[in-house]
Amino acid sequence: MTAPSIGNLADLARIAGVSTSTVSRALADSPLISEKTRTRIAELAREHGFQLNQVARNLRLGRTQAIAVVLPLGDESAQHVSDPFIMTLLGFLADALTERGYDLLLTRIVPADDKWLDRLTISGRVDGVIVIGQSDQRAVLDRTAARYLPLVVWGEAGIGQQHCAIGTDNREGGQLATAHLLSQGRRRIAFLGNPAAPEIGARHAGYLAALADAGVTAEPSLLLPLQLGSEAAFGLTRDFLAAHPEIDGIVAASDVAAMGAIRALSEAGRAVPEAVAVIGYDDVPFAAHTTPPLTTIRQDLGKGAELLVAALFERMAGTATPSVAFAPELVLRASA
Amino acid sequence: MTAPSIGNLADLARIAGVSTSTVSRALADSPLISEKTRTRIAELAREHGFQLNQVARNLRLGRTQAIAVVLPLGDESAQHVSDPFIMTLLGFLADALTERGYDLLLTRIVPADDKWLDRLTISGRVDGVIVIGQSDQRAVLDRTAARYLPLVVWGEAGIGQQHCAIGTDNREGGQLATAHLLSQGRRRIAFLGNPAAPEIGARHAGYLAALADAGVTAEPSLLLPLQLGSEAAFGLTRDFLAAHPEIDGIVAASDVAAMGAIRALSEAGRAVPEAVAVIGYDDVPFAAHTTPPLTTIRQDLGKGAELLVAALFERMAGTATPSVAFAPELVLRASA
DNA sequence: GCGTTTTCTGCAATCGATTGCAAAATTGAT
DNA sequence: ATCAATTTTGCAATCGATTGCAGAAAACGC
Repeated sequence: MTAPSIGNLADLARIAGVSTSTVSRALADSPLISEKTRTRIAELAREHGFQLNQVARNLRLGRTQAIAVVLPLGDESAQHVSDPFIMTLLGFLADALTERGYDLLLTRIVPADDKWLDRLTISGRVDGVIVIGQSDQRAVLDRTAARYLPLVVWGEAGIGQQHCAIGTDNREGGQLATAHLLSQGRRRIAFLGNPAAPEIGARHAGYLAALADAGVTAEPSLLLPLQLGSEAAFGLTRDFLAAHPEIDGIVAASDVAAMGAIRALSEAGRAVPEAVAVIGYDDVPFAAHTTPPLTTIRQDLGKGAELLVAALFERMAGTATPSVAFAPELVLRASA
Repeated sequence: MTAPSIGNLADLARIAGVSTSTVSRALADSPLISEKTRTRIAELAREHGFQLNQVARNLRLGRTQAIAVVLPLGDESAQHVSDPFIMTLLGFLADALTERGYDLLLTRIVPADDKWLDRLTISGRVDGVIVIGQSDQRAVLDRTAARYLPLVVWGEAGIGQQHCAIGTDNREGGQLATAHLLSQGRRRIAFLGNPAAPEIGARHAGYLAALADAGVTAEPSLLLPLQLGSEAAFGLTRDFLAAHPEIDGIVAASDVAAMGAIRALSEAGRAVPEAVAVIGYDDVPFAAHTTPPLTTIRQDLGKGAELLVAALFERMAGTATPSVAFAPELVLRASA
């Protein structure tokens, strides 16, 4: 049985018969404290189940030891709650931050005005901010970045952009995906996704580039503008197939979208990949378990999280870091 | 252009030419402050983009205004990072807490010793704790609950259990799922999941009960003990099919598992649902988008999150709340 | 105009830690 | 035993807010 737990450092000091300074130093392993008292105090602390009050400690030290991770639920879909891609990244971020002794404050925001980010940065609740996805908030991000250094964003590194964005090279990813379908002899390739979103726009650009490289004329009518995070891929693809039965490949902007497309194809009696090849994007955990398993473009989120956190800590230390776009990777499975 | 921002309440007081007490009260809308100075100070605060330091405020008020949400990565799978089920619940929790003005501290823990929960509760960093999933940590949860009131757990409400658990009635869910297959005339029904985990054990009990009700003899060999959160459902099912080609139904312990099973069936040339019906569990977001779409047992996580948070706040206010098991729901789609 | 209420504002203690500086205790040399 | 050098400990200020209590200012009555 452990003794009743103790409220604060002063209580412990009283029990130990020393001053609070001594206790504080002992617990911090300060060399100013003799080996003997240090172990004695450590012993007492353990015995009474004492832990420092982190709030007080952080106030004194002028830090919070916490990082905000923000999911802005912009324009499109106040409901991509469950996008497995985002959630996987979140898991990796939690690990990376925990490893460095930081707490992760999860914040979901529906940007009503353009002050949501300011409120967070000056609240003093966190030492830094990671925003997942630029959504339609690039202006806000740029403005805040000019004034608040410890801010990094998962997303597309656009030209002239003021904030530090880290992500995969979406253009290259789109190109990889499309080139793979082309290499299989596919020629009527649709793009499933809305290029208005920054990341998707870049993937679409890659798609166009690959077609051009192969000497295939891009057909604007083969674009299916699916809202990001929407679950409408199935319906969209089904209707599209009626109008364009000639397609033999689909480049989807996400694995979730690819899944919807596969179901639509399957119900229309078009075999995947024999009749129509489908390639996804992200390589989310379930991508390996669809029927057929998804060929897709992998974004290494473990690496992404590591880069985000590393950049953030550099920024917390005072150095502005550049944006990073690292290479995505083609994962071959059965759908294309 | 806004004026340069101001560090603390004292600065603002100096600018306003009043004491910090007055500023503090004005910002808190205290009736002790005259209308005139109150608006004047509010104006100044806005103008200078001033916000109270939450850390200091919380220290003074003896609270943190933050709730820890813990994902214990127990025995099985240090890798259910991405389980869409957990992540969906997390999203709802974030909303429910934000709504009440609380921050959500996300913590992933691999329970190495039996102190992980104590460390959290006495660190003073949070006002309450929500643990997602009991994993193999029921003893720790019970012990902590005896001493620390503001703790609620998503999971199975077992008998004699000391902590407050909230979740769906897993036994009923297992029974619903199995009864549905039986009602279609299926008789050789396998169970895919590991009954050793509390929730799955209850679902398995429901499965057995439904079989008994229908007068069907339960066949122990039809149990596929899949680790929770594992991605081995595909391989397990494939191997199982070779040994038991006679089965005509599978009750899966999760949608992720069901998806793996469907792929295995599909590759073995057994049509779903014609030859073998498959029913999932959870109704995760992608369940509607598999091929074929999953018939499954829905756990209403929006409601679950609401119940968790409501119970937690009651407990923070001092009243012990009972465990809750609410009813799951059969969702009919195409796989069974 | 003067005393009494009522309204408004400020002083100073407090939350629970950390840390510079000075004082006390210990050690060592002679 | 004495004094200097060194080690160990404690005092008190500080981080940025909140709040009980007392004092100043304004309003009121006669």
